[in-house]
Amino acid sequence: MLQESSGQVLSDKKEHILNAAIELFAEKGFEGSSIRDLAARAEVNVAMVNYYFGSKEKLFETIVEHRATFMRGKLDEIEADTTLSEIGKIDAIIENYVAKILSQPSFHRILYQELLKEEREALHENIIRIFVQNTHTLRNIIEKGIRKKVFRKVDPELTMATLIGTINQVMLSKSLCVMLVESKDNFDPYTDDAFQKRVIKHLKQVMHSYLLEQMNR
Amino acid sequence: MLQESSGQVLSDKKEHILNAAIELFAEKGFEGSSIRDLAARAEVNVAMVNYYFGSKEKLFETIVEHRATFMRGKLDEIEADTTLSEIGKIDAIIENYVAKILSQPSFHRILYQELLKEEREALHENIIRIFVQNTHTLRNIIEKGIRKKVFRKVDPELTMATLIGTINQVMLSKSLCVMLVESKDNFDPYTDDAFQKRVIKHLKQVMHSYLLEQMNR
Amino acid sequence: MLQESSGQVLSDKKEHILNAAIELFAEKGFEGSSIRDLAARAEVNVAMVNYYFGSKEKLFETIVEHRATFMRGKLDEIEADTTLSEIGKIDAIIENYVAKILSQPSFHRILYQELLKEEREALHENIIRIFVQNTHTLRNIIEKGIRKKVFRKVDPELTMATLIGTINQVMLSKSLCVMLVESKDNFDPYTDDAFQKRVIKHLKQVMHSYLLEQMNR
Amino acid sequence: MLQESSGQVLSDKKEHILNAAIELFAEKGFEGSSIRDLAARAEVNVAMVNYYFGSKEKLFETIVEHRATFMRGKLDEIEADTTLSEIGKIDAIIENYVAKILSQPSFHRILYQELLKEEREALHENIIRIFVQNTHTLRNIIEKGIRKKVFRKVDPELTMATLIGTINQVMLSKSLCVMLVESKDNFDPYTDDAFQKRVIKHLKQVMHSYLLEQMNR
DNA sequence: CATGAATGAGAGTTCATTCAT
DNA sequence: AATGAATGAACTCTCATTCAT
Repeated sequence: MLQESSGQVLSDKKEHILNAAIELFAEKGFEGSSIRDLAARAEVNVAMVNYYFGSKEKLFETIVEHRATFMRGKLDEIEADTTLSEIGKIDAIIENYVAKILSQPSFHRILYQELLKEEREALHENIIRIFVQNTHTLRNIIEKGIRKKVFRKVDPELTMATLIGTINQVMLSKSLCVMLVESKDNFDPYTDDAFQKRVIKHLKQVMHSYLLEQMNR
Repeated sequence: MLQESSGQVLSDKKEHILNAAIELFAEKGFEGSSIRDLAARAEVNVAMVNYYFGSKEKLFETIVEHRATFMRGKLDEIEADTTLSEIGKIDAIIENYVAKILSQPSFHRILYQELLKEEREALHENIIRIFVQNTHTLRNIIEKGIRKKVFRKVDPELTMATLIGTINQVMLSKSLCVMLVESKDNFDPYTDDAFQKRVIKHLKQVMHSYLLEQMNR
Repeated sequence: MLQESSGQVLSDKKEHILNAAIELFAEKGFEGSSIRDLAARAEVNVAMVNYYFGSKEKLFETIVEHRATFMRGKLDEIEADTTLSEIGKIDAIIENYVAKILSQPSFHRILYQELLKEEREALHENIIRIFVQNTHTLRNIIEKGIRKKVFRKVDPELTMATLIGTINQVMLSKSLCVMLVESKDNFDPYTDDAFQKRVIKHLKQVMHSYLLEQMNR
Repeated sequence: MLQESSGQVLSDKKEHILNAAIELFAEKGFEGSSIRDLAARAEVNVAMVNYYFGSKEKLFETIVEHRATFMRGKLDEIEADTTLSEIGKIDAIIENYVAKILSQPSFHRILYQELLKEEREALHENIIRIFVQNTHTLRNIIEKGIRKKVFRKVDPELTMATLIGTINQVMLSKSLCVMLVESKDNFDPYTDDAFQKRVIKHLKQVMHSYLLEQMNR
């Protein structure tokens, strides 16, 4: 889940290369993708990547930085929204997370491939920082719910892990997803509205039943 | 082949290279690891990998085939165990899954890196097949619980996603995990007993509250 | 063309690029210098070099042609000067050579780098032609001195080699020169008047003692 | 002037590449020579250079280190030789220097191309250090001669410059050399015995007339 | 059985140059 | 007249793999 880095506008060609790179890296991984592959896919000269981004590595950083203000603004907004109850905030987060991640499956896949490795420390830590911040926001909400006695005394960090982890599991592999939900072959779950609603519904049910005291249900 | 290979015994040296490769691939990814890196780490000759495994790619397949029994036998056993209630089976699955995955963090990481890509189709599908089979087993248990009216009418596939996804999220990055649970720097959550129990407890709570009708709690 | 070009006036911008190029080529060599380096140093557009000079190679030729008048006129003038004795002409040549070369250390360095290679045949031969002509002039002077019996029967070509070679040796490397004359670090021998006089004095002494019969001293 | 780095024996193939590289670098300069050129000339695979030397730069360093113990041992030996007079030591140095340099014209050319640039600081300083040491030895000899009043009060550093500079001037360009001594085209001065003797004779005469007090001649 | 030497292919990157504006 | 964008060619270097021993 990301926010577009507001304001900054990239040239059409740069943006075009960036999008091609996101797709390619998602499919083959960063090391598995060659600049020549990328140039061919984006239909540009091999020298363009270095011309625009300086290096393959910097292209990668640009991708992450350009897209990865991971939910930050939205999360803060939800947390600060006084019209929402605690469980309402959880619901809002679920809706936003699911929508955001499903809308950028390739970028999401890149991010998680990176997280699974232990290379490129600087980038790695940048991504982690975003996760940690998001987790803290969620924890605040949950702890407030606990103090208000509308939530049970749950494990905030692992609750976050359950929430994101469920979505990630669905995003792992399109073909896995397709097989699991037993739909027809050319079905694309990530762009399917019904599937998105199904995931949201499931997550809300899980969270409601887990978080809420009996009386509140 | 993915489900069964525990019978085959590899020579010590092969096993040694295999273990070094698992670590290396987990850290740097398959394409990010060079055979020279691997040879250096395993302290063997660079020609050994091709000598023993034929190629780098085949080494990778060997890793998956050799280790990816992945719960299969245990799951069937749990499903067939008539002394366990449905929720008892879910608990058993959680305990086994968590223990299994936490005991092989590197191998687990390799598997998920591979799933996130869309390369090496044959291998990809092998891994998916295991996941699908496991999901089917879990679905059987859940659907039986639903028929028996001890479980609510939940979404079996996404319930599986929640279960595995929660663990995966914890496994994503050791440093992320360390930061989330706010432990000291040299703490290794994957080998820590208390942490394993914490994950198991959380998952059980989530599953209990989600699956069980009110009366059953 | 190597002997004469002082009449031609280059535009300010061309001259500016030329000067930057001389410095850069002296520091890094022709192949070691990139047009982007040059453009950055001269603070002009990368396309300017090709725009003004046609190519990097032609820029190099322009440098040589534009600066390599190299003593020609002065040498002829000295040779023709009837007011000077033979040894007086040698002295005049030494004074002019030393002053000329020390005033253009970068250009000088470029010229010798080029001479040391066996590439760019045309340019190479142009440079050689100048040297040969200069040597012939010197030989004329020396042979006249020998005929007049004021000079010993010396080797004219190698005498020229000694004269120019001594100066070159000093010009080889500024840091070498600084270390040899054991001066302080920020001392620039090439612009130092005392150093120039020291070189001139040494060369005159060497030439006097070598050329002159005992009686003439 | 160099001494073979005694003791260390390189493999035939390494030595073969090294020799090809010396020739090539001498002709085209370091940056002007490509690894493909070198591989073609040495008739080896392009990967061999990196296999044996690590990199093109390290190959260059190896060349210098392997050959460039610039006269050191011989100079010390000559300085310490009590059977030689001061002027006898100068003569011995001239003979050795000329022979040594003329025997390795390509390597010599590489060394001076490097000195003329201001790049590769470490290597540059290494070469300079050798020059400085040699100069110091020569200075010791000259100063001893001055103290003994067999030499005039000359400028030791510049005397060294004259000695080496004369040889260098001859080594600058084979074609220049050929034209200067007006020999036929296919004449190779560097391997010609008569030419070597001519250079030695000239240098001895120059040094004798410059260094020696009148009475000593 | 095991390995150091060797290699062709392809990697990322830089280059001098061109061209539309 | 002057330039930023773009490019094909060539660069150094690393790769997985092979092979003679």
